[in-house]
Amino acid sequence: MRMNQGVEWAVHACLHLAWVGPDTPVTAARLAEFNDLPPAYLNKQLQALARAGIVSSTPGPRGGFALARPAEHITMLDVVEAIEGATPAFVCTEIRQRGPLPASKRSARNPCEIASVMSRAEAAWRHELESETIADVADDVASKLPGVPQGVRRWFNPASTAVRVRTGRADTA
Amino acid sequence: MRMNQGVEWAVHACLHLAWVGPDTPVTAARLAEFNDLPPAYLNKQLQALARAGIVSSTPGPRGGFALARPAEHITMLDVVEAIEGATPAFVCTEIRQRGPLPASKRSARNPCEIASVMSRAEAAWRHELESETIADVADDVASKLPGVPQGVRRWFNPASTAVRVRTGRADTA
DNA sequence: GATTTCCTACTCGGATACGGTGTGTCCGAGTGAAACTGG
DNA sequence: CCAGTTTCACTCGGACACACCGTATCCGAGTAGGAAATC
Repeated sequence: MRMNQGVEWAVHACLHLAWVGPDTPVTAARLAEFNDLPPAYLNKQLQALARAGIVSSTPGPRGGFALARPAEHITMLDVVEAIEGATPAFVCTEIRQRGPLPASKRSARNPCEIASVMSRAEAAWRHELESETIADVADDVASKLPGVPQGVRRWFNPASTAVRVRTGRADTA
Repeated sequence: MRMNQGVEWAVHACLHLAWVGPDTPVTAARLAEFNDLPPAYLNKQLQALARAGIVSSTPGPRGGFALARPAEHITMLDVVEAIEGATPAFVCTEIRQRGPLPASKRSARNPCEIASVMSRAEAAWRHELESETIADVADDVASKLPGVPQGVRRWFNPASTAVRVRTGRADTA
């Protein structure tokens, strides 16, 4: 019942990509460097995000990853399911239908009560994750630590920093 | 992010023990037979329940397991945590404090927003499991399939069935 | 016949193997940009 | 100077090992009950 390490990395990566913006792809290696993570393994997680349609990947030089849609439309649940898979944590194997006193076919039409409880609990969990988007998290961070978004943007895009920031064109927006 | 198989078995076992009653211990082998499960492995799960104080174990002949307290005071969360452990699924490794642009010490005083969201989701999950007791589940089953509790009781305690039921003393209560 | 002792069978409990999944790494296919060449 | 071509470095993508935890099993410690021996 432990969540994959990759989920944490993936969410952080999404946050960074949200701040960098959709127009400048960021390589997996650079994302990994920012958090001191194994590059190849983070790349694996990013591939999962790409398969899920959360990020878009562009190969070749000047390639990398970028958010495939606005951060407001990416929920935490989307990211978690992209990495973990959508299979529920509790799987009912219907052991009540086995053994010397099995539940009758008619009884088995009703869902197993235990599975129902577990399903309700997971639904509550999913609901909570679904109600929070990457944009929400990004805003929360920005409100508490206003310097972070610009700092991240600058680090990931030094060229644009040199140009845009000195000309005061975009970053202050 | 998959829950242990043993959780399902443990909950079923608790249900059976609740129906059998606290006075007649049931062996792990017999509980396993009822659902066609590997006896030794179910025994392991029951040991975990015993360590958590959910069931009481008595060794020796005529020994076995029984609920240590009324089913109304055993929540689903108790059983899940007894098997799975109480460590949360998501563990924040604070990668934001690593890398070339680490979060400052002052920033780190605020909890990581990602961890907060995950924590809220797990709290909702736990709350849902905490609000449902073994007695609740047992009642739900009994209301939909009234014959089940007595059937289970009889199968696990044929001696008392021969005596008590024929004399009509306890089982109809 | 009652009591004490011993023994045996039975139960849980923890220590011990095995397999699957998460973790981590590597190299190849594809691509875009830059450099070079010829007009 | 400009257009076309070639080369090349760079990126993702999937295939390949390693390790840890869940799964499954076994045997030993402890106990209660009964049988046997004794008074």
